[in-house]
Amino acid sequence: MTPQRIAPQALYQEVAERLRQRIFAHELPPGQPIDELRLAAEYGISRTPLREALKVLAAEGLVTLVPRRGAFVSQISASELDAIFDVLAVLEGHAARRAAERLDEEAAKRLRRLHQRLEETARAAAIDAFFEANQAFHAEVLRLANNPFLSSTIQDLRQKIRLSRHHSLYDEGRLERSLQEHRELLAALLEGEAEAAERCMREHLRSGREAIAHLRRDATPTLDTEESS
Amino acid sequence: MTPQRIAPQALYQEVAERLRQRIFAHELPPGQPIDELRLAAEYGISRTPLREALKVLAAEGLVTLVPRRGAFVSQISASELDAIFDVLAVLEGHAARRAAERLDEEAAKRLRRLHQRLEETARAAAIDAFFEANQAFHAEVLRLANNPFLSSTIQDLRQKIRLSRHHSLYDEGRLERSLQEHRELLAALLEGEAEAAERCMREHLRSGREAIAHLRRDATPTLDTEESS
DNA sequence: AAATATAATATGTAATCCATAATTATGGAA
DNA sequence: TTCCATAATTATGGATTACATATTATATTT
Repeated sequence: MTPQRIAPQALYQEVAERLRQRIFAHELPPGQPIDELRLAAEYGISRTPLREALKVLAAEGLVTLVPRRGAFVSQISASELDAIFDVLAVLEGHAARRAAERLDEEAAKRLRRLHQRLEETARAAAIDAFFEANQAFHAEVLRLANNPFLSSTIQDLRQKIRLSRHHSLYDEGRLERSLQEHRELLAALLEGEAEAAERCMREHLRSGREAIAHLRRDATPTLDTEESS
Repeated sequence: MTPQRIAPQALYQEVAERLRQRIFAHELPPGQPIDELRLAAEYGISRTPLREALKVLAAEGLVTLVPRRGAFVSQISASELDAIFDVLAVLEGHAARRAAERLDEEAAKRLRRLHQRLEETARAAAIDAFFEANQAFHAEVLRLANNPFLSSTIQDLRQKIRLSRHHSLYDEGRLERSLQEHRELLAALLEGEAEAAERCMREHLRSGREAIAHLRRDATPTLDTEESS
């Protein structure tokens, strides 16, 4: 009956991963309603694990659960993006400050190596690799800040904009701009200039927000979920 | 069979509320393991709604879910408190800054009225009422900051320390100290001095953190969840 | 007495069932 | 013919039950 799945992870997690991929591939576009019965039938499972999966994705911000109306692929409005980036800039800025305060030799070495990856992937115009390297660098800054609650809060917010953020590096010139900002940030961190590091990080975030805005102007005229009422 | 519960809200929500009360009343003390079968039997329900309730409480930070080991009433260590307050100070400070920037006549009036409650309840030494009034004032600042993500992020973090925070106002002199800090904060807000408002709010949070620390020295010698390994 | 194996217990997961709200279709009246 | 009301259908939300698996406790053997 069930050929694969010998020592399976939880079914709902498997389903969540499949849906995640379909959402990121825009096979399920933002705003798309998700028909539980149809999907469950398609996957040959009952509704329970599917609903569990949807709850997980809702917690990640990928889908939105509307009571009695069902699940929809999340859609983020421009104003919501602004609001999230406003908070993220403050938090990541704070992380950079703390990181600069706590920097030691080991950490400096790690940051230099991670930054090196950025330089290399940027020179090769390897966008996906640059994206990865960028993630790693920011993760190291968070690690340095040494505050698990700061980290998890930032992670939660990042997750919400992940869908929007993913393609912004393909924007003309964004990669070079990001690299330059990283150079300045790295310099401030290595010098232990907490104030400057915070400022650089905030600016970096602001710049990232604008890259997305720029993208959207080209792509889609209006994206807002219904906010009128 | 089921006497009350005519048009009930979700059973798991009802259960979550009951557990919440028992936790806040310390009837279920921090660290206490939660026996699903026993509790389900006690409430006369199946495990499913109980487990749903536990998931909700886990998201709120009131209980901790350990895989394959079960649920425990959350216990927050001193260092975790520090970490949370560090983030909260940054976020609430930012909220105060934005609030000061966006202040108008209506808002000023509301803030004055809310602060008036603080003055009155403090004079009457009505600690619970002061606690309520304090919550309302901070909520208004958040409302003014006009960023739903900032609000919800702060709410999430507050929830985690709610258990610790609740009794700190009973500490000798804490109420007066808090009131004085609020006076300065209000002044900064009403003058639209964003910088000062942020500074006051951060200081207010730092002070709140210390009040808890002070309490703990009296009450419990060591509270840390196992962090050694 | 210690270690390993086995039994008992509790948790994690999923399928089925039932209740309720929302949507759609149908019929009647203006 | 069109609009509104009501009924029927459909989909979602919630909960009991059942089953698989990991952990813990106990007993037996070395």
